[in-house]
Amino acid sequence: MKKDKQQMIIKAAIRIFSRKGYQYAIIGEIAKDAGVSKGLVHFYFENKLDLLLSVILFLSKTINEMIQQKCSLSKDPFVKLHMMAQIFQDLVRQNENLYWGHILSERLPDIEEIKSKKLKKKYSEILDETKKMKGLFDDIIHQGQRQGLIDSSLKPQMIGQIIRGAGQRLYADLELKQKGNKHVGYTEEDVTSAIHALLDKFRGPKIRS
Amino acid sequence: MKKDKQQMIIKAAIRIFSRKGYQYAIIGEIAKDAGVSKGLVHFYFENKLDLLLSVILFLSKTINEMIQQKCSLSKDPFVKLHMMAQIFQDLVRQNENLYWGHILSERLPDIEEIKSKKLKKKYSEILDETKKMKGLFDDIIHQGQRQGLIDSSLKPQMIGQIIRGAGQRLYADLELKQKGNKHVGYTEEDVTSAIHALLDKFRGPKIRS
Amino acid sequence: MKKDKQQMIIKAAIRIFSRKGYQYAIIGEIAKDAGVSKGLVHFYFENKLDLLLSVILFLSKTINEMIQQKCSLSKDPFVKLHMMAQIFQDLVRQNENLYWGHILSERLPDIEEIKSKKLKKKYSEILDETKKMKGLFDDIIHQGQRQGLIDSSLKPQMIGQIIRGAGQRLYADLELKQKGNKHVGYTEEDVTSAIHALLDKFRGPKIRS
Amino acid sequence: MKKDKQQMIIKAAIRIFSRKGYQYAIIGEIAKDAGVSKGLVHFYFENKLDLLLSVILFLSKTINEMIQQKCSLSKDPFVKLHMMAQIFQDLVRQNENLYWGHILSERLPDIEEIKSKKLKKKYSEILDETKKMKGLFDDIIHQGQRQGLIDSSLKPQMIGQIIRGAGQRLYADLELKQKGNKHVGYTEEDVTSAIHALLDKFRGPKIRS
DNA sequence: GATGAATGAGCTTTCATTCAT
DNA sequence: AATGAATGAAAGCTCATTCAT
Repeated sequence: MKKDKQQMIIKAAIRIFSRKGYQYAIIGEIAKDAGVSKGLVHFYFENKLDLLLSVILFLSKTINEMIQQKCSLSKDPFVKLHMMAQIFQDLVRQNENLYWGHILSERLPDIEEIKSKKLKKKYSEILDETKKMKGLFDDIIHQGQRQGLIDSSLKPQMIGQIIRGAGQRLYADLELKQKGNKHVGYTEEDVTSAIHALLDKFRGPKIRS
Repeated sequence: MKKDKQQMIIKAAIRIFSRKGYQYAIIGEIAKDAGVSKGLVHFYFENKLDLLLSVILFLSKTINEMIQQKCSLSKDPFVKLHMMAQIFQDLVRQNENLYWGHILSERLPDIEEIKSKKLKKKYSEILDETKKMKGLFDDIIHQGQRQGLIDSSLKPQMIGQIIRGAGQRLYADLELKQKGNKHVGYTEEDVTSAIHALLDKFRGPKIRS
Repeated sequence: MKKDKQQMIIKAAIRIFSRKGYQYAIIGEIAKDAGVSKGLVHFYFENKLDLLLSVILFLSKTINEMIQQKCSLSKDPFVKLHMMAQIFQDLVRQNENLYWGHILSERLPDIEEIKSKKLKKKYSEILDETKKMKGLFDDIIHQGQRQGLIDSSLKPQMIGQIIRGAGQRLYADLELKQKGNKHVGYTEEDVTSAIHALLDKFRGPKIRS
Repeated sequence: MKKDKQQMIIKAAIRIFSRKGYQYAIIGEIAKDAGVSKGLVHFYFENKLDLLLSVILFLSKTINEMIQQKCSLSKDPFVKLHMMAQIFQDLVRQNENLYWGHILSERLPDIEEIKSKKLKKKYSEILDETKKMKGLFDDIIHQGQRQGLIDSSLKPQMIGQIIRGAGQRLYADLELKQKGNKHVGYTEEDVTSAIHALLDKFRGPKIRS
């Protein structure tokens, strides 16, 4: 119950940051959205940057946990990759169909510019989670490559970047559509099948029976 | 001669917007970088948003012109796609190795919120250029699909999004590397070959002789 | 036992007020220093000003009591003045070598601006104690002047001000030295002898045998 | 003409800082008092602390310049000391009878806590001026001691502290009186003669003919 | 055209104070 | 009596924008 409001602030921040971007987000609006006072936001978070870092850390951890859980269920790297795509979709749905992916790519200040110890620590935790997430991808891909199931002509991290980059772009524009942009000529189903089709492009020479 | 300083401001804005993002960019810094006064920026541009729109329009037009020029040189859709990839790389090099791609994906306000007629016009010109760019991609892909040279299982615009999304991600992280981020484990050459490899994934059943 | 925590808050407030000044002192820090919660401070004291007034009243009363005790031991006005100088030194030593003199010269709001009856009363008690302290000085000096032992060319209150002002300055800079300021070129012993020398300057024409 | 407003802000800050103390002073009020906007204060001064440091530096320099000018007019150390006392009185009168002495004894943060280079420099300039002021006093006293005109039983800096401390106290309480405090039982003339009497206490064995 | 001093709306942040427990 | 989460007024500060020169 005690951590309740802190979580509510994080959730509200995810909503507002997603919608407007960090810089345009106003603390007062986040507070109102969370149903608490401006002051309480600063009671739980040193400053606006702390709130952003906390949100990013929360999202990164959530994603990594989900990936680890889901991916332990299968040994086929392709099943795993497909599951990961599923996870991102689920998260979008969980967060009121907002694409929170933008938040993860908000520009952060250089770590040297951060004075507070607490924030420095949070910052490096984020870097750890990011590395971990890339590692989870790379491991799956690398393993698949060794088994001959995934195309070995590209470094694992390149394949990971391609998949994540494509996914990010597809979801981001899908959100534009929901906002009323008429020039996005595809649906959520199109995205799903496009991602799955993309994954299949990277199948290696050996085909699982 | 008269338009000289206006162009210098645009160029400076590209640099600063690329480096810090629109929201963090400060007019005074752009002015200093351009070697002019803050006042002059507002003499040429109604406000900060006008400057952003002008930059986006400039970049979009430049890219589209380059695409049209280069792509008329060949009839093979794959040669065209590879040329387009080359164009992006050239533009990055031209702009002091800054990845200006971020600027094109800055969040813009809804067009209804814009009051000024001039800005409204500029805004819709941008939409036109964006549509045009997507169209140039889609046409090439669509044409390739009809010729059986490109995979027909995905809508042209999906393939376009995938390619552009992957490219964006690859370049963006490459820039991080130049800023000193040690966790980016690939080089400019890796990006080039990854993009070309990705393009080849979309080859259709029929192989050009 | 009941008044225990209240006293601990007062003591903590003396420490923090001395170190940082009233305006910079933060209730939370005083509470922490006293080992109680922020809420308890407001349980015992109406507000921050009440705390300051309580501290000032406590210090004034303590000083006046000490002066009255010590000064009844001798009849020689010079012995009394020297004893008073000793009292200030002792109080500095008692309070962890912090010069609490600053607290007594904190700016207070005009009494008309104070609404609370309780605070108004406390305020006037302080004025009483201040008047009393000045009176104790003045009486000693005045008495000495009548006996021809102290220089009569200055009003008693002027002499008192000079002595207190000099003492305050000497102690204040001594504290700066303890904080690391290298430009304070004298020691605690120098202060003691300077004050005693100053007192002797005010000897009158008649010398006690 | 250009530096006009900056000076007006400094003057206004002296007024407000004198009256309320630094912490209670509100930038907006200083701006209004100076007849400019809040923003202009921050245009000329990095932040509130910069404004305080600038005010202190201005006052210190002004005082030192006046001391140097006046004191070159005579060779008698007593004449010099009396002139210095006169300077302080003049300054009080020049500044609308406000005793700005409080400003010089505002608590400043430790220099290590100041990040900005510009402020660090200003800070050390202040320390220089302070040292210089003490030096001007000490030199006069020391010279007088060597000539046998001033009491040699105390270190020069102790005598300086006593004189300055006494003067500060006398003026500070005089200001209280102007504010309506009835318990200050002396006048401006009393202060003048008290200071001059104090100075005479420190005459040495040799009397100038 | 060009400058930069000047403005002020709007934001973040602080912290005394309150109050449910 | 005691706690500390919660509040919100009040302040500092930023920076796009204006305007006299």
